[in-house]
Amino acid sequence: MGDYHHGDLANALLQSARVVLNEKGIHGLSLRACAAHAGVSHAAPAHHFKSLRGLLTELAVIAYDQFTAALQTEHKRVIHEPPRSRLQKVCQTYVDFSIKEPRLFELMFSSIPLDFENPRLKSSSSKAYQQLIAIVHPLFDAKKMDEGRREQTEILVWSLVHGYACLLMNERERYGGKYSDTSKETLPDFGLLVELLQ
Amino acid sequence: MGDYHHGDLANALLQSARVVLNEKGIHGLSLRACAAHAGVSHAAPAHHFKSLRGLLTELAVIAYDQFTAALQTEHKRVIHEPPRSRLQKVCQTYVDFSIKEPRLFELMFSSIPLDFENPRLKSSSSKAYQQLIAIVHPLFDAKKMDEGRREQTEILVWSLVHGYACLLMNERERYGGKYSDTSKETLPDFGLLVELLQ
DNA sequence: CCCCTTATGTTGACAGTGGCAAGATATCTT
DNA sequence: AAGATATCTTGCCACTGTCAACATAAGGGG
Repeated sequence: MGDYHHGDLANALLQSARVVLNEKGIHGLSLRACAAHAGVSHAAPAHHFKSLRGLLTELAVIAYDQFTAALQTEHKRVIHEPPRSRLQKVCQTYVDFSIKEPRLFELMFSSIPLDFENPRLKSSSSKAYQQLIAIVHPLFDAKKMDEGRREQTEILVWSLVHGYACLLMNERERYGGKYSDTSKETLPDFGLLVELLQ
Repeated sequence: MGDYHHGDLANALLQSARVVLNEKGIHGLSLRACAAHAGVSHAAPAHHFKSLRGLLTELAVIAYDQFTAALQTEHKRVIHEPPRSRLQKVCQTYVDFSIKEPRLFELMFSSIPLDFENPRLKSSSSKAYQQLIAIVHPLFDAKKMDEGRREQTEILVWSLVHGYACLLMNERERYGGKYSDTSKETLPDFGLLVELLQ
């Protein structure tokens, strides 16, 4: 069995990790399971990732990049629509990602301890945020707002879509098996909030 | 050593669990650590909770009850203010709870597998939601909305405050040690969203 | 070409975990 | 008083992450 020198075990382990993640969930993902799936011994990952935390961190980098790419693609697709419509659709993409890749979404935003000192993770995660507020920015054009209020407003929009995605996923994880309420997969129009609050 | 028949080991274990939870975090909480903290053997909890999942579930019940009580108390305190002001303040209480009891908040809304078939957990968690939409309800009075749009709007409000609490906690967990941005502890006025979207 | 260094993978061990079974002890019931 | 039951302990198993020691392969300089 002396299959030494796999060639690109680091990436193979990350791919295996994605498979195991989708099969067993985050709390079922183990370093040894990834190693077994990749066909190597249980201690092999240690040479490519400092620890389980290290592997999860690198997997989170992939998740953030894929997430950012999804937002960016949709942004380009609707670039010629009015700003308000763009915002709604990109936010819908945010929610869609949490539905299509629930495990990756969990990995990014759950309380599982990752290495947030890792420069790659710092970069990838901040890009996702920048991508989102890039959609909000054009909506400020006609408004008179100082920088502080703009930032607060950006965070509110982010909170809105992120909270919706989180609550939807909680509901899916908890009662998902019984009934799938596909009507909730589309983010309600933000105009409802304006109607309520003004 | 024969300290058989503790008397109320179930509650003692739940109290120990709260201590361990606040010390070690959710992912550091172990059944054996709770048992040790309560001064009993490692297998004692099994007679009161079916498993670790069972103990966490009961702890989540406590968390939801305390959470609901906090919302309710604030609701009563501001009962004579205008509906919009009430909403903002109760939502602030929502965020405050996530700051004061971050571990309990995590326990309620994280992806850690709980037993959501448990009738106590079902009851306690639904009460928390009912408490929140009770604040939103008066705002509908002057609006003409069908039931479907009302429910969607409730969910949007919930998403907004929940998302803000989650993002704030993520930031605290990740970069919390370095700088504590206390300005973000107050939920921005929802009017900012109206200003942006209308 | 050979040898030495380095990178990569394996094996074995250790402490920690949840969970189960069997035994010990205290309380309850009759 | 005595058997039944609830409660707690001890011991064990499989599994986990992590470390150390060893084995193998690749690369580099004489």
